Amino acid sequence: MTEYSGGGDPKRSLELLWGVRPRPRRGPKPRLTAEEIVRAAIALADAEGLDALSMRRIADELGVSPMSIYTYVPGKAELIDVMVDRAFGELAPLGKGFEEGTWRARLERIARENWALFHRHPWMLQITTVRPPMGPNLLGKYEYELRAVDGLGLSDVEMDSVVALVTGFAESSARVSVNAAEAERRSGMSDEQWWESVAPLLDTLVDEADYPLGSRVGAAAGQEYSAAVGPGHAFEFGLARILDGVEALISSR
Amino acid sequence: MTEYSGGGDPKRSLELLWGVRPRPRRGPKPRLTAEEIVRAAIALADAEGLDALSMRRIADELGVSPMSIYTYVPGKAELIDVMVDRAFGELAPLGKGFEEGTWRARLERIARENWALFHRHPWMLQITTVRPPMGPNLLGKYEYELRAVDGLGLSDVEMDSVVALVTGFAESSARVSVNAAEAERRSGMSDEQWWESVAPLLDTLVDEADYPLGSRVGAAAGQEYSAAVGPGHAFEFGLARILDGVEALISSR
DNA sequence: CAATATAACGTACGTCGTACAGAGTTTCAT
DNA sequence: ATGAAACTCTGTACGACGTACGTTATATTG
Repeated sequence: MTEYSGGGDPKRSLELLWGVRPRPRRGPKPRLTAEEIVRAAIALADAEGLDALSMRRIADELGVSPMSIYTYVPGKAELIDVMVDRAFGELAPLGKGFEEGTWRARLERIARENWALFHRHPWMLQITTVRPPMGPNLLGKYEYELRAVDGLGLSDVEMDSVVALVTGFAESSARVSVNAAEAERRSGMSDEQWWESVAPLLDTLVDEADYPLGSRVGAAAGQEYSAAVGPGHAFEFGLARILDGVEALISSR
Repeated sequence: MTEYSGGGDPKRSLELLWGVRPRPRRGPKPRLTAEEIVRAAIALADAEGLDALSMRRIADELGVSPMSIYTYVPGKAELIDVMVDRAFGELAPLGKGFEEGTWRARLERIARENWALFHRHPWMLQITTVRPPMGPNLLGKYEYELRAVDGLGLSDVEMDSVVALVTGFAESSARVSVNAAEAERRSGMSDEQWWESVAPLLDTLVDEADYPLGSRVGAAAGQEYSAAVGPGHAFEFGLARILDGVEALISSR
């Protein structure tokens, strides 16, 4: 399942994100709040994944009927918008400022914080944020990250590009790592076990001589990755390369 | 919807991938072949996305009943494995070799070919390939891409890491680009129109002074991206940075 | 011609988001 | 005090999904 943030009614989403719903003056006391629903939804998605996140499950969790949820939230799309903003909010509060350290240390920290966030909330990787939910937390995160590259002689567009490159890389390598863990959970097999179950059959189908480089390099890489380093290696390697590339850009200014 | 390659029975998948099913000697003439089903499925996914890819729709397209598909293919998971391998096959045949050009030109070409592939088959971005379908085409693609970094003094593990970095980057920036186009299709609004619909309401909720950098840089970036460059800019910018970083690695050898 | 293997199909189950209608509860205006 | 209005909550219903299962029709083999 891939969801789209910004998939719902933009007006309703923004009202929800900024909490501007006028307090109802009549009718029965509400049993819930939108915030409770968001918390329950995030907890459920953390624990069981986005596929398990259904309006019925959320309602179950909160002890109400499925349709009651729609009293507080226009629909699933708008709910997801708020979930995304709240979850990204775990990043911005850290950023009181960057008084010390080099730009490189700051960008590295941002990359690691984003990487860790996606591991805490793997469901976020299944949500496309090309039309990001414009909530307080997402705006705060962007502001925080831009401060890491302010005053280095980069143009505004370059500042945005560098931040997008680093956070985008953190996201995409977290995706690999999270998907590996999820594949392990689903299949009940570690990567090693999976490979051992595939290799014998593959051997009968393929002549290694047809793929000389792939056989050699694949074996070496498999050895390395199964040695507990795993997907974290790709993150470290890529981050070092990218920051070297950014360094080349900055010193050309 | 996110699908997992390798989600089905590995043995059945491998048999399908390498086409080793023994020809049936009795019974009615098959009306279809597995290959026809894969072709129809890819065409459907290209045209309408992975969400529209259902066994019922494929059957409709081929003029048979839904359950007939299961005569040729064990299930949807195994079918997707074969779709992925076939689609990646569009890359490898190009690679007769890399007689000329620098390593940088070769890696750049690989990145552009991958980027273009994901635009031809956007549904591939919704399929996780941590347990890749070990078909002839995927093996061929890996072999081809490794040749681009062979003989540069890199270790086997480094060769794998560089190829993974470049192709992973192509995938993740293609994802942004494809998702942007998809969001446009779904909402019937261009990014510009969407922003114009959100901005006025957002202005009433947010004080720009709280986000000085974000406001300034966001405006500059928005200007730049709406100027027809769009998500292609992020790809070009990131690729240049990454190749600069790889250059630093290679010249340190 | 019978036995056997294969193809194709119809039905059924439990899942999803949510439209809609109705019943119960609280507050406000009079 | 009373009726209207506003609001909360619930039950039912629809058409989509993958596919297990059992049945019928068809082709090949002995």
